[in-house]
Amino acid sequence: MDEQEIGILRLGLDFSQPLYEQIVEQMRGAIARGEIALGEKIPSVRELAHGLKINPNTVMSAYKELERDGLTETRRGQGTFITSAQEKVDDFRSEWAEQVIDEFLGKMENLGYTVDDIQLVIQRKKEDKE
Amino acid sequence: MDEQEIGILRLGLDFSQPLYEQIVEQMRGAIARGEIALGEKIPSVRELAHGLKINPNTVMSAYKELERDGLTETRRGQGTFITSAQEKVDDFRSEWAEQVIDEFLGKMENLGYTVDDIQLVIQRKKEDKE
Amino acid sequence: MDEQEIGILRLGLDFSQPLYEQIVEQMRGAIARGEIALGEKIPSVRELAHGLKINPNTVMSAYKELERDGLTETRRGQGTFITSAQEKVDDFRSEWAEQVIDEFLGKMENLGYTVDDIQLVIQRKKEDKE
Amino acid sequence: MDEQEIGILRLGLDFSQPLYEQIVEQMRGAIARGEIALGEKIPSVRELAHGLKINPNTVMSAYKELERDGLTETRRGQGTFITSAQEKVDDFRSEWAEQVIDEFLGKMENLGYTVDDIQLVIQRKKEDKE
DNA sequence: GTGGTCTAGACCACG
DNA sequence: GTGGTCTAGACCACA
Repeated sequence: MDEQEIGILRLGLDFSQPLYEQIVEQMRGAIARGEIALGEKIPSVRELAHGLKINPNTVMSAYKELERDGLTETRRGQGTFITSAQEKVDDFRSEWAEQVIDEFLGKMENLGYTVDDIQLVIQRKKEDKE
Repeated sequence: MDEQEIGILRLGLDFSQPLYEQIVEQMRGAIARGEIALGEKIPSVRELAHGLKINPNTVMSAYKELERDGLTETRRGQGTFITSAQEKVDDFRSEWAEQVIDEFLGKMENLGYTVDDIQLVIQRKKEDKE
Repeated sequence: MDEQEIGILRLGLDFSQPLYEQIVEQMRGAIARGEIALGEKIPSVRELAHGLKINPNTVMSAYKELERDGLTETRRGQGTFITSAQEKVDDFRSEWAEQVIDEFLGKMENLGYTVDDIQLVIQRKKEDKE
Repeated sequence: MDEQEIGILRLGLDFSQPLYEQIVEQMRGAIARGEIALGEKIPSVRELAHGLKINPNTVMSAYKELERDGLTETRRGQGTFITSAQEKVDDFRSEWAEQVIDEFLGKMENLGYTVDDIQLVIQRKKEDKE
């Protein structure tokens, strides 16, 4: 997991998942956590590709998906920017979380865990970390 | 309805996940929840493939993964059986849950949710259901 | 505008617009007009690419967009199929038309045409054809 | 609000269309609707670029297209002027409208709408506005 | 400089 | 066989 700093981002990629998806997820995270300010420019396709040592087309795929998500806006000849609408970011964050949670609960229930079991396990996880 | 069913398995119209994985997950769930008794024989590859109207190769992949998990045993000339060691089932269940939970927590933290946030959201989900 | 027949489709491409967009539009049209039945398989990426003498990646782009639109469903290892939900097709058709109409009315009003003017011109167009 | 305005031109935050085209369309509209008098001088490239806070090259492209349309004339040492031939404006307006209408009808027919359908939808749009 | 489209050709996972 | 990801490298439109 070679980590690279590109602009304000610190990205690391592995090979167990499509590269472009990893970029998308890490960007989504950085935006949702507010590490990139609204309206801010993100690295150009070429810049990021060079920094991560991957093909520009791969970065393009990632950037297009972010735009479809409504998280970025691309301005021809200028670059790619985070949306300036806080609302879009918030909507995306909660929808995305909802989806992740439902998938998780489904898998756990499939294994026979009740919601109470789940709460307990998470609680234990939390205490382990401390 | 295009849904196919055989024994405890039910395949619907979900193509977002590989078919063989869907079979694996349903089997894993049924075993973990004790719906299939230890030592019980499961359908042959050909039987299941025919029953679900899918390619035998697909069933084959699923059965191989279950065997790798240590949940089934193949007895030459007799067929495939659920392991008769309760211990193996329990180990698998907790390891698998651990993995699911870690993946979940990772995704949620990526979106900027703390463990407390997560506990809250799950609690609310639970109350919604009731 | 070399027209090629591929499966049930008759597609023709020019170079004044991105190739993948032309494929998307022609497919959308064929689906909206009901020329391809719901649930039907469309040509494989390679088949269509070969038929149109273009690169498979270009066809892939088009097919991905159709899937994002909810008009197709892709089944790994099997192919790409028109959605079997009539509702999705209808929704897409009316949303798409709405968008086309708004864009049109905007342009015409920009040129100083009133809605009545527009109705008249279209009427005349219609009579010309007959 | 990031909106920039100069004279009759107003540039908003629309990046779905090239900037230079937006300028061209607004100019065309203003001329066709008679909001700019025939023979009138329009701002110099530099003035407009500065007023709209955009790159002079962008304005340049727009002005070139207007001249190709026959709507403006460049007089050496004096600047750019709207054509003083009413005829040219009228010709342009009807040709342009023709083109817009044909494109629109093509798209709608692609979606399976008949001319009558289209008339109806536009009628409904009109009534909605009132 | 920016994003966007396209090709040629490789390799992978799935059924 | 199917779709999907990735690379290398070309060329275009826009600012």
